[in-house]
Formats: sequence, C-alpha cells, structure tokens
Amino acid sequence: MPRAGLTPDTVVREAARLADEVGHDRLTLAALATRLGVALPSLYKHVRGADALAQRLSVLATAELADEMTAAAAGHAGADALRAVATAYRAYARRHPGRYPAAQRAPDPADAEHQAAGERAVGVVYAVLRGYGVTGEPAVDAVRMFRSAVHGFVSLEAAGGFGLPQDVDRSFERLLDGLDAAFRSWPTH
Amino acid sequence: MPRAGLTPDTVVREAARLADEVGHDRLTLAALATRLGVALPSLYKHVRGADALAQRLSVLATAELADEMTAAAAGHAGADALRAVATAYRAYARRHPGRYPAAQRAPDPADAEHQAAGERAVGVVYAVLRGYGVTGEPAVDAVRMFRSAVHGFVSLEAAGGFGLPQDVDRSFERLLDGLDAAFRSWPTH
DNA sequence: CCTTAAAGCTAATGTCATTAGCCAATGCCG
DNA sequence: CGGCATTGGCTAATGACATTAGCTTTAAGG
Repeated sequence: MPRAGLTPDTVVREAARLADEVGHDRLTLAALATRLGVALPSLYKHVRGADALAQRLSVLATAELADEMTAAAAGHAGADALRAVATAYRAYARRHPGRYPAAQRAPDPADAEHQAAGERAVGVVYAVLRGYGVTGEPAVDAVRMFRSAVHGFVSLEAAGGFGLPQDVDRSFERLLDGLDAAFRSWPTH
Repeated sequence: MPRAGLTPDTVVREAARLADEVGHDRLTLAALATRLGVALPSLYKHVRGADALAQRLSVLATAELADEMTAAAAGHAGADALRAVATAYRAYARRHPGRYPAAQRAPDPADAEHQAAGERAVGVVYAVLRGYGVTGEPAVDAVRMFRSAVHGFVSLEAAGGFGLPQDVDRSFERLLDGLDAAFRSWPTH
C-alpha cells in the first residue's frame, strides 16, 4: 500500500481546513485522520497529540491573522488604518470560523514562532495607535482596548450572541467610530 | 442504601460550583457524578444530557450575572453607572471562571427563562446608555459595543491573553474611560 | 542491492457520554 | 398500618475519541 506522504505541515494545514468546515469544537483527531485517508494513530508520527495540534493550529492562525492585518494597514494612517485593520481582523474571523478560535490560545512562551506571530499582530495595532499619537505605556492599555472590542465583537457575532435582526455590519462601523473617539481622547501619560 | 436526594436544581448548582473549580472545559458528567456521590447514569434522571446541562448552566450564569449588574447599577447614573456595571460584570467573570463561559452560549429561543435572563442583562446596559442620552436604534449598536469591549476584555484576561506584566486593572479603567468617551459622542440618529 | 529510518498499521487501554433495563426507597392512599 | 405506584438510583452494554506499544513495510541513501 502506498504511503499518504504526510508531514507535520500537511497535517496542521488540513486540520485548519477541517476546523473551518466543521467548527473548532468538532475538530477531532479521528475526523482529521479520516480526512487524510489514514488511521488515527498514524497522526502521532507528525503531531504529538491533540493538544500539540491545537497549539500548532494557534500558531498558524495567529500568523495568518497577523499577515492580513499587516497587509490591510499598508498605505493607511489614523482612523483609516484603524478601520482597515479592524475590518481585516473581522473578515479573517468570519472567513475562518474554525481557525479563529484556535488563535485565541495564549502563545506558548516556549514557542518562539508563536510568540513572534503574536507580537507581530499586536505590533500592527501599536502602529495604528501611533497614528493617534498614543505611544509608550498608555499604548499598552489602548492595544488591550482594541483587542477587547474587536475580539469581543467577533466572538459574540460568531456565537450568535447578537439576537436582534438589526444590521450587524452597521454595529461594527459604530464600534469603530467609538474606538476612534476613544483613541482620539486617549491620555498620554 | 439511602438516596442522594438530587433534583435538577441541585445538579445544576453543583455543576456550576464544579465548573468554577476545575474550569469550564473540564466540567464533565463523570466528575459531576463523582462529586455528587452518584453513578454517572443517575444524572440522567435530572438532566437530559451534557448539552442540556450546559444549557441550564448558561441560564443560571446569565441570571446571576444580570442580578449582579442590576444591583451594581442601582443608585448610579452616567459614567458612574457605566463603571459600576462593567466592574460588576468583570468581577462576576473573575469570581466564576467556570460559569462565565457557560453564559456565553446563545440563549435558546425555546427557553423563556433563558431569553428573559439575557434580556435582563442587556436591559441594564440599555439603562446605562439612557444616561448618555443614547436610545432607540443607536442604542442597539452601543449595547453591542459595550458587550464586545467588556466581554472581550474579560475573556482575553481569563485566557491569559494579556502577556505583558503591565497592570491589567489599570487597563480596564482606561477601557472604561474609552467607552465613556465613545458613548458621550455617540450618534443619535 | 541492502540496510535502515520512519510512515503507516493493528491491537489494547482508558475516559467519557449515552441508552436500556433492573431494583429498591419513598410516599401516598386506602 | 400496609400495599403499591413512582421514581431515583444502580449495573451493564455500546460507541466515540485519545493515547501508547509494538509490528511491518515503504522508500531513500550508501
């Protein structure tokens, strides 16, 4: 019987696709093995187990998200950059409903690649805030507000937490206006 | 052998305590049964299964959260009310790390009690916004921003998503200042 | 070729959720 | 006070999943 020709990368990438299709919670080694045409234990030749896979998936998703945020920021400044980055963030989460929750796993301090991806994503937000004149210690707080608001919106949206039929896109626009107002009046000390 | 004397309520409440102790993801029917001094299948006499338990837990947590938000809002107005309610929200999430994620489950449209609890929690936020003169359709968007920011902050905090050692309490205060700025300039049409 | 690292397999174990069906404690009603 | 229905608890059986151990065979390199 011919080999399947898997590598750790193949496995993680297929896991990402599968997660997007069936949902983060239904991503299972069993389903992944079936998808790859392989018996379940064979996966252990490429990943150390379910937890390690989740970890690798988090790295992948964080890096992709950082890439898209970076690309979105290019050529924009101020409120414009804020909109572009946040919109890219939300678009990624909607396009990859399985990957996105995976990215929420806290970066493993022992994994340099994971750390780097996380810092890259956060770095884009710092750059946006620099456009508001927000730097240094206050920027730490501002980054946290950005992440909280955008992540919160995106995850409530994904969970079906917005019950009313009212236009969700418009609500997101208002949220961005709100963040803009907040950052324009952000303390500098 | 004497009976354990369980009721659906006993079971759900113990599940809530257990979830707070071991974490939402490690709340398992097996562990719950052990905790209650009963064999696992016996639980099925009181709850329909793991999913139904999660549902009941969501109702419990949502109602508790709504209660605490309501209590916190009493006697406050404007920015003061905003702070009080948001702080109560965060305090609940920190005090009940297992219940809080359970509350994020979207209210079941078929469960009137669940719907009511959700609406009660959201109602407190509407009341806060009324203090800013924000009502009607724009209030829908504002409520969503409030929920996004506070839920996002709280869940990133719980997930260990704030890597830097920088004071998290202060960041939350700044977030509240930011929300205040946003709501003070909220559009009225 | 022929050897060997590794990719894949089957088998075994353990945890959990769920369903079926049995038995005994409890409480009601005569 | 006693009989009986209700029902809360049990054990046993099944099935999904993750993990580990250990075997086999592919396929790549000397």
